[in-house]
This record gives sequence, C-alpha cells and structure tokens, in this order.
Amino acid sequence: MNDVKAGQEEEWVKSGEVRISDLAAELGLTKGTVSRALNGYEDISKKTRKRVMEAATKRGYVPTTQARRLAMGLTETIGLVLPPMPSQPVNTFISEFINSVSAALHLHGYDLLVHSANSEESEVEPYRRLVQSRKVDGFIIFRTHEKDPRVNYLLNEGFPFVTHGRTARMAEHDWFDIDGEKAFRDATSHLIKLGHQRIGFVGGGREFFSAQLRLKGFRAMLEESCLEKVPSLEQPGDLTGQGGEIAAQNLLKQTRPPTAILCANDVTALGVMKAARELGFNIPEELSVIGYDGIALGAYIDPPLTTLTFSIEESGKEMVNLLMRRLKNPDLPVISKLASAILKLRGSEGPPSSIQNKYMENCL
Amino acid sequence: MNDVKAGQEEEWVKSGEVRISDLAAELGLTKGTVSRALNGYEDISKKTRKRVMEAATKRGYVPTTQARRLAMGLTETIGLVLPPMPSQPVNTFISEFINSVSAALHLHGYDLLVHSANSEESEVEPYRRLVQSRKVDGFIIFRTHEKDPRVNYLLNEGFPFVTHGRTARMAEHDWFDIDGEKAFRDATSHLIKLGHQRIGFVGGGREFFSAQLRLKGFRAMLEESCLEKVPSLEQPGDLTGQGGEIAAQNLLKQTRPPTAILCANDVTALGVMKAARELGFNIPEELSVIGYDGIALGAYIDPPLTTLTFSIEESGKEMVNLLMRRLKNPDLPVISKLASAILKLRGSEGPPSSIQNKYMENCL
DNA sequence: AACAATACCGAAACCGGTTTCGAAATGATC
DNA sequence: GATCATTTCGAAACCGGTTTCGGTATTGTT
Repeated sequence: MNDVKAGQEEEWVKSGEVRISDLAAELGLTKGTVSRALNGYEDISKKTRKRVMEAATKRGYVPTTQARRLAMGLTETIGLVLPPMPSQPVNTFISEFINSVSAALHLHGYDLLVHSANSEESEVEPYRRLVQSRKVDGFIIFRTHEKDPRVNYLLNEGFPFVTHGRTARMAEHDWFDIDGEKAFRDATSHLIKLGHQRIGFVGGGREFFSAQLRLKGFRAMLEESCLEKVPSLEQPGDLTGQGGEIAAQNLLKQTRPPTAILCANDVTALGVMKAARELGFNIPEELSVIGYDGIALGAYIDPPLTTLTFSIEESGKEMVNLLMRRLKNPDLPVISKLASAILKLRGSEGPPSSIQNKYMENCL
Repeated sequence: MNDVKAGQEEEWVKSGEVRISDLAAELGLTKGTVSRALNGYEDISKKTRKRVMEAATKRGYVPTTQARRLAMGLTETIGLVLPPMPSQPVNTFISEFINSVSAALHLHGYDLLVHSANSEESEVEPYRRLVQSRKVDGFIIFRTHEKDPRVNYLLNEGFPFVTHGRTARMAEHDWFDIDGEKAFRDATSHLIKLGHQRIGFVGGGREFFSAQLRLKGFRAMLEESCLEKVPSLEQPGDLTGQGGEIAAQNLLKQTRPPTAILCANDVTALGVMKAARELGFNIPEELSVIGYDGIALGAYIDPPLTTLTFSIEESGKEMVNLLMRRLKNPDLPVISKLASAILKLRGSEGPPSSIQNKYMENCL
C-alpha cells in the first residue's frame, strides 16, 4: 500500500528540477562524460552509456535549452515578423502560414519566434533588433517588396533568410514563390474562353513584387489573345476589402464596364463583390469575379468565390527546407522554388451576358 | 573626403561581433564592471559609467540574449500553442490574436514562441516539452475546455499561464474572457424585440466552455421572455463552416423552422447562411442570422453579418498584463477579467415575416 | 594626522550545458 | 611480460553574460 502511494508521488515529481551536474554526481561521473554519453559520442563505453541513459530517463532529465544553445553558439530559432496589420486585418492566410512553418521547423528541432511590427518604426527595425541581440538564426520573410529594405539589410549583414515571394535581388537570396504570372495567365485565359473581352484587374500594392507579376500575367494573356489593353481597366488595390470596393467602383461606373474582374487576392475580391452588389451587378451573370489565395471562407459566400489556390502547408514546408539548407551550409549557391497555383472554380464566374467577339476575329 | 568614406564604412560595420569581454578589454575594465555599469548598478562612478556607455553605443554592443537569460535564470519567452487546425481553418481570429499578444509582450521585453500542435499526439505534449526544456516562462492558452488537460497539467506543475476563456478550475488560475453569456442574452433579446419567437441556436463544440456559456445566455433570455424552450432548436456545432451548414439543415428542414438563428461564432454563421440560401431562405426577410467574433470579413458578405464583437487587441493586452503580474509574483491571488462583447448590427437580422406574439401575452 | 566610512572596482563564482585534450586503464601483439 | 594501440573517462576551458564578495583608494570626521 505504502509502496503504491510512494510510487504515485514519484510519478508526480516536478520536471525540470534535475541538472546535468546532479546526474553526474549521482552516477559518479563528470558532467562532461554525461553530456557525451547522452549525445552519442563514440568514446563512451556501452555500459556507462546505458547507465547514463537509464538514469536520465528515470530522473526525467531534459537539458536546459538556453544553456545548450549558448554552449553550441546557436539559437535554433527562426524569426517571423508579422506585417503591420491594417485596420482591416482579414488575414486568414497568416495563421495557416504560421502554423505550417512552425510545424516544419519543429521537425528540425527549431523554434519559431513571432514578432509583431510596430507601424511607427522602420520596417527593418525589428529585424535589426533580433539580429543584434542574437535571438534568431534566420528569418522567414513574406509579402516581399520589389525593393525590400528587409532583404537589403539582411543581405548586407550576411544573415540567413528565405522569402515568400521574389524581390529585385532574388538572385542573391533563397526564395519560394507561387507563379502568380502563370496563375493570372490561366485565369485570364479561362475568362476569355468564356467569352469575356473587357476584363478588369485589381492589383495589390505597387510595392509588392507579386502583384506586379500577376499584372504581368494578365497583360500577357490579353496580348496573346489579341485583346486590346485598356488602361482604365487596370486599377490599383491594396490587398484589403476596402481597396477592392474602391477599385470596383472605379471599374463599374465606367460607361463600358468590364464583364469580369480579376483580383490580386481573395479579400480584394470580396470587396469587389460587395461594391458590385451595391451597384446592382449580379454575379456571375453580369459580372464574373476571380480571386487569389484560396481562402476557405470563399466557399461560404454567395456565390462561392472562384479563386487561384495553392497549398500553404507546402509553402511553409518548402521554405523551411530552403532555410535549413542555408543554415547548414551558408556558402551553398542560392536556390529557389516556384510552385504553381491552380484555378479553383466555385461559381463566381461564368460567360458574359452579351457575347461580343468582334475582337476575336482580328486574332491570328 | 577621405574622412567621409571612412565614416561611411564604419557605419556598415557588422553588428553583433563585439562581446562584453571585448568592451572590457578595450576599456581596461573587467566584464563584471562593464556589466554593472550598463545595468545601472549604484557602485559605478559616473565617470566610468559614461565611458562604458559611450564605448558600448559606439561599438554597437548589444548583450547576447541567450547568455543573459541563462545567467539570470529566465527565458523572457512566452509560449503559445496553436490548436490543431481543422481541415477548414478559417481562423482570422488567430492571426490578430497572435499579433496583439506579441506586441504586448514586446513592451515587457518578452518574446513569443509559437508552437504548432501535432494532432496525433496528446494535447498537453507540446506544453510538457516546452516546460521540461525550459524554453518558456509561461503560457497563453486559448480555446479552453471545461475540463482542460492543459490547465490540469500546468496547475499541477505550478507553471504560470493565463487562459482566454474560463475552465472548471478557473478559481485556481488567472483568466481573461468575454462575457459570452451576457452577449447571447443581448443578442437573443434583440431578436425577441424584433418579434422572433422561434429562435434557433448553433453551438460550438461541447468541450468548449465558452460555447456552454453562450448557450446558457440564450436559454436564460428565452426563459426571461417566457418563450418556450424547444430542444430541437438547439443544435450542436463545431465552430466550422461545415458544422454550421449541417446544423442549419437540421433546423430549417423542421416543419416549423426557426425565424432566426444564433451562432456560436461567425464562421458557423457563414455555414448557416450558405445552407439557408441553398434551402431557399432569404436573409434577413425569412431568416435572421447572428454570429459571434466580429471578424472583418463578415462585413463583406451579402447581407453583411450581424455579430457580437470585441477587441482582440484589448484581449491580448489584458492577458499579457495578467501573465506579467503572475510572473513577477507567483504567489499573488488569482485574478480574472471579464470583458463584454457588443452587438454589431450589420444587416443579417430583421423582424420576422409573420409576427406572432401569442406567447408574449403570457409573460408577466 | 589617525581612523572610520564610503565609493569604486577587480576577482571569482555562477548559470547549465558542450567540447577539446590528455591521462589512465584496458586490450592486443610479439 | 614488455610494448604499443585503443578504449574510456576526467579535467578544464569555454559559451557570454550576471552577481556576490572583498579589497583598495578615496573621502569625511574629529
């Protein structure tokens, strides 16, 4: 009876109380020996290794991370700085991304340090602080700009990082990206095949490189299909719902409004749809709308949003792989990975109400 | 001219290369003295303190976090474990929450470690690992269950944490919560005043304590208004869109369907609205829908979703305050904070098409 | 001028691990 | 049984800071 009680109490011993020196003393060894035994050094006899391992598991010894990392001169931590959240922070993307990155890092024994950006200070300031205080070994950067100060800073420091998205200096750093150009070629092509000839485009901010590439794909397919490029049909956006609303108003109040609108992301598309409804356009009968990101919420609105989608989980995993490779060997040549988005038809697009294909005849 | 060039080059000196011992050697002091000078000890003369400070800023000295934390015996890091993301991860809440928590922690010099939960292992496993390896000083826990194994584990370990949401053991730990009971009383009252008498309810998972409190508020207001409690009008949900769809079908296919539906969160409400549309119910004319969470996306759907909303930023800030207080003095009595949600009318609710107030007459 | 009090800094231990180096013990070889 | 190679472990330095303690040098007191 007493034994049982004692046993139970022993199970509830608080963890984290035993240090490597305790173990060493208990075993009559030095802490150096215990450390090597636990870390698989070859100069430890099988017998003592077993003895050490058993004592360690019995006593519930887990090395203190801080001490180990200090001794080994690394942090085993990756930093991720959230972009300053706009007043309309509709970012279902971010949580999924954090989740996948964190999971992938964990497989390599790395931790994820999430830092928020203070909108009042410079964009690179958080990075500078994390680098200087040596809190992280590398960074995951997303939403890259063409001329990205964060990238400039880290390249200058020679500090490891991987970007989600390309930059003007993409030849100098590892990056992962979705082929937004091809994605928008596909989406544009799909609309043209449905019979659309006046297609609007709502971009992301000009500062985002990805937004430019999406615009490029859009234009390329227009040209390939011998459709006239109409400047007024290309509206800037800012990746928010509000930006979508404004852009849609600019598009739909024109004398010859477009019969379809491509949006730089899903949230923008939601704003476009809202504005369209308010202006009396039926979707998709009178206006087709296509987004980009594949957020799950898009399936729940009316009509469900057709979008360009890709695996966020895969994105996170790939980026972590690139970063781990870089950390293991900083001198390896720069590599990159381009994944493709697929067009997910859900119902917010269809043939235009009045098909006019006079332009088509001019082609070929 | 030469001076200018030299000056520029000096500005680009790589950071993080100078250690405290370097500074000490340069100044002809010991590192102990330098450390005390920088940390404001009183036993350092004004002159040398100034000398040290200037040398530190000039050389760009920033103490290595790992070493400082090891010496001081704390991690200055708070852990946040993401819930296993369901197949429909429509969590706009999480990224906002992470952002606000991270920002608040930063004000106290703390970092945020975000960990993902592996759905194959026990829910407490990530917590156990983080505690044992001493990677964090405390936890932020959200989406609490009534009987929450994470809470049980941490209470048993005596490890600091704060929850977002109450638990069965809420008297033993600090917590922050939104008064969901009151919120649902308010929402129910609003619907009743509009003339609704058959009101449906779609809950969250039974395991979530918050969902039970919301149901409680709903029932309480029904009873207060002398409305009959109809069991078939209370449907379980799971905080996902799909769960909302299924629940709505169960509600709306009844011979006497409800004229309004309250949902445990916004995502559920989106599922409800989708199912309602497919069954031919017009919103809000034939069916009122109210959600909970106040996600920004709700404003962009048709009709815009009426919801119960609260400040996520404030939530994060408050929780961090509670946690910091606990870390500073672990023996302080347990405290908690209850904030209230407000009903944000956006248009997805209205008076029922046929007003029958026979029940009202029985009241009072 | 002698003595106590105070200001100031150096020396060293410490946090909890890892890793290098060398010495002792063991085994193999002739 | 002497010699040499191997196995195995202890000792100590190290990572980069913080903090305690004690000893000078300086100042203040009478």
